[in-house]
Amino acid sequence: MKKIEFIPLDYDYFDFQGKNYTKIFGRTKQGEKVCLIDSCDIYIWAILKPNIKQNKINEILKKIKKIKIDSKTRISQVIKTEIHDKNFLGKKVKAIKIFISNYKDAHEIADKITFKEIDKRREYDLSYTTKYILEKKLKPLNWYKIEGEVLNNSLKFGGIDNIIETKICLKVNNIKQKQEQTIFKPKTLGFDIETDELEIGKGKILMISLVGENYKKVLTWKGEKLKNDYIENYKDEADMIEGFIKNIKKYNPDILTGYFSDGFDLPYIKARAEKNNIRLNIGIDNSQPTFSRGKLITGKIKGIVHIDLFRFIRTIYSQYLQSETLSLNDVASELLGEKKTIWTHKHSSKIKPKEWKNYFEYNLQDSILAFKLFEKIWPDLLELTKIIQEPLFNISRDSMSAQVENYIIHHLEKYNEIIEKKPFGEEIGKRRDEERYEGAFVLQPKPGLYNNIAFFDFTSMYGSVIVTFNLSKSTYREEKEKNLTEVEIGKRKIYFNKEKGFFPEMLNEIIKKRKEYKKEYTENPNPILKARSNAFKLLTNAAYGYQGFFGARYYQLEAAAASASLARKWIKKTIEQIQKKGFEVIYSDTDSIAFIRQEKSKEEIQRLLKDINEKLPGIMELDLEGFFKRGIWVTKRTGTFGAKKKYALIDEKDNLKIRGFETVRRDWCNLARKTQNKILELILKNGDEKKAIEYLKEVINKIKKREIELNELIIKTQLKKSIEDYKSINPHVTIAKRMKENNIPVNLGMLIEYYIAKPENNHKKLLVREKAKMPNEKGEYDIEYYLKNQILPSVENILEVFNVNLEELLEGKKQMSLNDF
DNA sequence: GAAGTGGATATACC
DNA sequence: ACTGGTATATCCACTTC
Repeated sequence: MKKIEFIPLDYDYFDFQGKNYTKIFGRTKQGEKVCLIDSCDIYIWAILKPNIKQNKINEILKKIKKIKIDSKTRISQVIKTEIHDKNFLGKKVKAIKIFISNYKDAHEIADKITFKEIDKRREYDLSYTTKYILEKKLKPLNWYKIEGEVLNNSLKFGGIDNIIETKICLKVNNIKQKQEQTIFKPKTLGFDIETDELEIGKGKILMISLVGENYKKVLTWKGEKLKNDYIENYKDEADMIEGFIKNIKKYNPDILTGYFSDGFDLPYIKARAEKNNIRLNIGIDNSQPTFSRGKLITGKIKGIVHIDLFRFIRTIYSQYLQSETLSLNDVASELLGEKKTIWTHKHSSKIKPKEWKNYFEYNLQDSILAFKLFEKIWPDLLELTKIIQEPLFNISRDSMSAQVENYIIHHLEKYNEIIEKKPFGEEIGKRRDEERYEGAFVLQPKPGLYNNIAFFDFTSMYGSVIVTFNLSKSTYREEKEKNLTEVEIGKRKIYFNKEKGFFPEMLNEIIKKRKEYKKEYTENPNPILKARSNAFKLLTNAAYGYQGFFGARYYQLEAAAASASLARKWIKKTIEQIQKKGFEVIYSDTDSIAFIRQEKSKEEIQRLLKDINEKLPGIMELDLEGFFKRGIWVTKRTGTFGAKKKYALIDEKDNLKIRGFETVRRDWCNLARKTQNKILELILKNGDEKKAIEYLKEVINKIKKREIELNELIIKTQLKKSIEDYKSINPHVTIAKRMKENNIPVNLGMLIEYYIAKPENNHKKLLVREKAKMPNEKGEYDIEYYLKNQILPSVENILEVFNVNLEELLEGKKQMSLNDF
């Protein structure tokens, strides 16, 4: 018997003699890699219809016990059954707990339970690992005291411990959770490859870089055997791949991380290993990485958690970022203040001997960035994993809805609730066809420049509405009854039970924890507390969307529609209250309200806030977002009324807060964005338009004199689908086509860059796309286009607030029809 | 062939 | 297909006269 302190990093399972066993990989306190082998009860639920007599139940139990699945590799059967009182979607039910011998047959066994006394069958569609974690409570990234039997080249479990390359392989006897404050730091290796081709496996891999703690290497068979402290020379590609395997085994990481490595680096290495007849046996049991089929490839390595940083950043982390793209360069600059090294890609055959060193450095830097980004993001991954309780591998790739759902699944036990099934097939189609419901309320602003503005906003508005009014699948009632909450959605009236449902109650816990950790963080700022608080915030914000998402187990469109309806009702009520106190409300969007403070003191505003809060129901809460010196709202470009979702504010410390304007839109050229930003700044700082107009005149003159650098005029637009799929051929699609013709790689999701050039033959009116050119294409920028289609639209509505006649500013251009009514 | 309109598309706000 | 709805603005595609 051996006792160890252990932290689980990754989970896997295997079959031995028809039974399932879990393999859990992790580390001990001393830093040794360990594999645990354990098993757990596997069961599914059959929910009985109400009021089934005991003798009838006994009959069914007998039949259930006889169920057998005879497949080629195993015979699966029902081991035993138990009757339990459980909850299911707001109802108390009697349910049969059916223990089965092999997890893989859960679905098939469920399909055989078709007796008319059985209402529903559940929990046959959870992953084995989820079931294991739920059952044995050996949660990822928590510390445990494990007691077990050392398997030392034993024949137990078919000798599985022989092939696993860990110091210890332990058959678990006892698990005890340990309170542990120290933050676990995994042994991490960042990696990146360089190739001539972008298509997976098409050309040879030129080099592979690896970066860990005090560890950096570039493995290569190129570059004339350049000597350097980090370059490791190999004789050819095959030799280098063997070297890659050896280096990984020797470093023995917990985590292998790259940027877009699911979609490129890992499958590429695998493909090249295959071409060279090499087994890429980097798995801890000498297995090769496996790749999931489907639209998004994911690469899994046994015993090493492969993290594709790009996936996690895109689905979860991007909301905390300002970067205009999620390229490694942009993300690293923002999070680390560090960039990729400069290297202009060219085919390896065209690289001069002395240039290789730069290429190696470039390759190394990408791995350095991956390694550092991982370290930066680790607190978030760690906390999210501990809170949601799914393996790290899944947490780093799961969508928002999956994160919410997994949180629910792992926190249902205290509600004695049977887990609802996933929708499939027809059900999903039906849900997707449902009519959309009315969403948020947005108040039409009156255009103008305003002084002394106060901004209120509701804290986690939709979340607090769900909790306050108990809106969920299990509390939804089809019919009107006594004591139900009535909500109007469109012309329909719908009802919700007042007795608390598990979903709103769970969300209430989440909101409470978010508050608690946010407070703790402000008192003691550190990355872990920030990540913890952010994780709960994430769940809070996603809960509303989850209930309206067609793929959700706990989908209830009425609950989502009611959340929006009640949010509208209460923000409108609050606006009225503020107006009744004599304030002019300028603007409101979903959960925020802007109004003119006038001569009223900040204390008076705080008192108003307190008054409002006293009358708000449940956990709903209005907060002060801030006071602003000035703000500007403009008209729509089409029409004469105020534009929603477009405004700019300046606070008392002269910080700008700009929403919706071209300044914050990446598909406008830099010149237009910078000019607009400057004009907004000058107007908001000075309270009038004089300096702004001076500035604008300068810019216009520069454009006319062709003094603007091309860089400032480049327009960037994302290619969101493949070129052939476009029905409307816009400039960026035209350019993407041209790039392809010129052998410039064009990827889905890429930002296409172009500028608008002066047409060569002036007599014909050309479409914009006909004037679009790639940045490196020769041409002169089209003065008229940049004045009329970029600068003017970005400032016109702002200056309109001051009744400025822009025609005069643009004199000489007769076609500029601004005020032609 | 110009003018007007609606659709397609991209991006932002909350 | 991988949370929801609301909104602005551009450019193209098409219709109409």
